[in-house]
Amino acid sequence: MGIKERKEREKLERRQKILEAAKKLFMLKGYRSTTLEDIAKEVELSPATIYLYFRSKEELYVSLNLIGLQSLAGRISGQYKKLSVEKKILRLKDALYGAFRQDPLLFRVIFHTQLEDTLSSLDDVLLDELNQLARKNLTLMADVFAEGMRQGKFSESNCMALADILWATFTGLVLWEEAKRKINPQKDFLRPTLDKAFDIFLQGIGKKNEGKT
Amino acid sequence: MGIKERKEREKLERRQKILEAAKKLFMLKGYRSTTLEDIAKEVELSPATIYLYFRSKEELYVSLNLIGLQSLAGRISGQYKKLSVEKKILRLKDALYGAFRQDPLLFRVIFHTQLEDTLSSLDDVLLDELNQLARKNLTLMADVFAEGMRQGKFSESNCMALADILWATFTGLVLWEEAKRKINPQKDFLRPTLDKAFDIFLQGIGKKNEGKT
Amino acid sequence: MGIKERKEREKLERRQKILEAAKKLFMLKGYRSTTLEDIAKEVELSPATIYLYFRSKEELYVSLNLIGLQSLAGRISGQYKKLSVEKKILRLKDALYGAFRQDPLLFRVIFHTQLEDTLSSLDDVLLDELNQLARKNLTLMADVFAEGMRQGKFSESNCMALADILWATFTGLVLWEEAKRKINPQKDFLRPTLDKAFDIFLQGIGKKNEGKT
Amino acid sequence: MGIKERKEREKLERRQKILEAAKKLFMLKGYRSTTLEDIAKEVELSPATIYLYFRSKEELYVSLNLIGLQSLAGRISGQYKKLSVEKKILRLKDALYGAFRQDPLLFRVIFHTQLEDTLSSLDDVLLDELNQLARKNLTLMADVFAEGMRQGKFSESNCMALADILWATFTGLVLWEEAKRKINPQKDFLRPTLDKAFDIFLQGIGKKNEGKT
DNA sequence: GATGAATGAGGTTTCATTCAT
DNA sequence: TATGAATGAAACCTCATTCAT
Repeated sequence: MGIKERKEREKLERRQKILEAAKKLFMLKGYRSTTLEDIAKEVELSPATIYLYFRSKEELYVSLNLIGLQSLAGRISGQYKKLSVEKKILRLKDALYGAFRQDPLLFRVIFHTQLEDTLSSLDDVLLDELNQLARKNLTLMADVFAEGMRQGKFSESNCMALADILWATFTGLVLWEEAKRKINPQKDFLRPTLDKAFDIFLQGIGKKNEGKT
Repeated sequence: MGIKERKEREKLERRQKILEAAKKLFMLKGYRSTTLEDIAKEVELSPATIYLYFRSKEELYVSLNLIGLQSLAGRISGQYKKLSVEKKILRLKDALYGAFRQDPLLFRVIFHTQLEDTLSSLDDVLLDELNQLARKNLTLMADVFAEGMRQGKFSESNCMALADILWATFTGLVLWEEAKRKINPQKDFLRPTLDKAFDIFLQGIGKKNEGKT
Repeated sequence: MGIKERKEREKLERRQKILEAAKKLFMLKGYRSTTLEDIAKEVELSPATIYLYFRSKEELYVSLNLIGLQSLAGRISGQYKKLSVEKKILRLKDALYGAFRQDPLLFRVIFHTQLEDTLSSLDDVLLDELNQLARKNLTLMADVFAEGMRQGKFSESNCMALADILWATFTGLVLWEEAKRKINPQKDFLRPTLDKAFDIFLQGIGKKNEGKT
Repeated sequence: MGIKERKEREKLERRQKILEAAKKLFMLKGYRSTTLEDIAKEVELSPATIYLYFRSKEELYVSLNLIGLQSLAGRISGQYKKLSVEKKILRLKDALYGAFRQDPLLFRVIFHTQLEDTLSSLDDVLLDELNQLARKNLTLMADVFAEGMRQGKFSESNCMALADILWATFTGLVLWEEAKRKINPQKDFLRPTLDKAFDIFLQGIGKKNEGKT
């Protein structure tokens, strides 16, 4: 039995390695520009071998997205029950930022997927799963806003919209700062800019005359 | 006499048509996934003909970006001298939104360019021009923030950072709402979400205890 | 009438210009690598115009060969009746060398024609003319050798073979020295090497024990 | 164990087959006119497969040259230590002629390379190797002449120049006789003409009044 | 399970040639 | 007469994918 399990584990590990390599390369060069040979070389396997683990390049790609979104969901839903909503939002920021720092590749992969659509011949099951995950992450964020409104701390408004806005701001910033870094590699302003953006956001969603007599 | 001019104009028009078609396709499928044959078919020319107007696929692509950024700069720098800074920022929103509505393709092209990397063998002049244009747009936005700070309306902070944040928020939102619409084509929440985002942003950058006694 | 003649002459001149340009380019880059557009640009005409003077690229190319060989024949058969055969051979050398110096391109064109054979769809008349001209040149050379033998100065042997050898030596040297100059452009040893080669040749075809008692 | 070796050998054999086919076609039609598809068809492989063995058409072409020059060097430097210089030169002739007969294609390939220019994007290492090999062949020949001069048998002169002349004569003759055979396929005078040429050359480089009282 | 070898399909680009003007 | 514009055909090359071993 132990043998079977070990085999199983080794197989999973190999799969993991492939995903890792693929992520790195997709992020570096985009989906189309990354060849299976590139990936194969990175994991020191042959291209043919990769087909033992993934049915196609596309499936490999989508798997990456799935995993990324899952991990993100894990971070976001991390247990911070007793905190004030403001603190929770700051934790959200840290969750997103942490996810990006630990895995900068993930977000590029997500962007790519949002942009490219020729993920044509794709397993419907996979696509569904993908969408649900994305929605889950947003809902987790929306919950925090809802709580804030219930507590009278945030102006009343559509909390899903707020989640969308926060998500968009974050991804937009990552994308944009990365783009700037491509031109000027020394300057990395993501963290401070992100801080600023969240400050603004937090103040922006607060009750308007908060503090008035 | 007029004949030469007409010819000239027709040539420009044809060039325009090609750009139009390319934009549409690039936006739909991304740079790599769009073939010259696709573009050629769209304008009902042969692929070879396109090479009479653009030296390479890449040049065609960059031209698109250039044009887009230029048009955007035009909109942003539109004359609104006497307005209050708050109004100016709302005008900014309208400029960006208007640009997107008139030319939804433009932003996707810009995103693609931010993501794709291998624009390798590119004319240096073109690349420079590209970067300068991007910078120009941001600076125009930053100027508004600077004015607001001088007037004591906005909290003191780095106005370029604010421009980055606004730009990132906008592009992020466009990207994200488009992505959602791909899944659920009926629902288009870009405008209200954008309004909300700008409201939050405006309130967020205001003096903190504005209104306090 | 004068007008008609002038037109005629102008047309010939234009043709000439095209040939000139084509020769230069064919020699520089070879037949296949030279495009009609290259040639057109060189004469400041449009490619389409060239088709008014030559039916195809190939015909243009062969015309060049014809002209070259004709001019060479002119030089070789130049009037040097009263000279000794040795002097005549030296004159031959000068004729060949002069032809090359005045028109280095010519020989490369000839070589190319000797090598390439896809001159497929070629007018038979042209091809015939081409061959006859080549033969004529050799015969002119052979005549000198025949004379030398009649005078008992040269060893008896097939004078056409001698002509072949001389021609081969000359073309081989030009080709080879040019090739070496491509690697080391400063060093041009064609003239001295050619002198040496002719010296050897002259001594080599002389009566063996010439001078013996 | 042997299995790996066999695979290795088979791969080399395939490479060999490709080279063979390419040589034949390049020689027949020149570099530019020969397409990879031609070559592929000749070896009954797909064009894509050829790229598994050679990185580009150009590399394939240069490999051919390398091999040719190497084999030639082998023949020329063949062991003939104890012979008189005259005999050595005759051996030279046989080496060259033998090389040509065994592999008539080789020389045409060499010529083509001497003529074509745009071997532009070529690995510098390869180009260097190419040039050194060419030089080596000539040096081997020059050594024989030097020996002859030391022995007082040949007139004093630059022995590298003599090598150039001999090489040029040989290549020129091969080129020329082949060209003539294209027109008149029955007649093949290469061997006798070559004999004659070497006779002349040998007599030509001898001491001038050799035999005089 | 792993892979070396092979390839079909397709991509970008070039170019000789035609034709309406 | 001259040409700008257009293109069909073909060239080189890439790559996801398969399959025998």
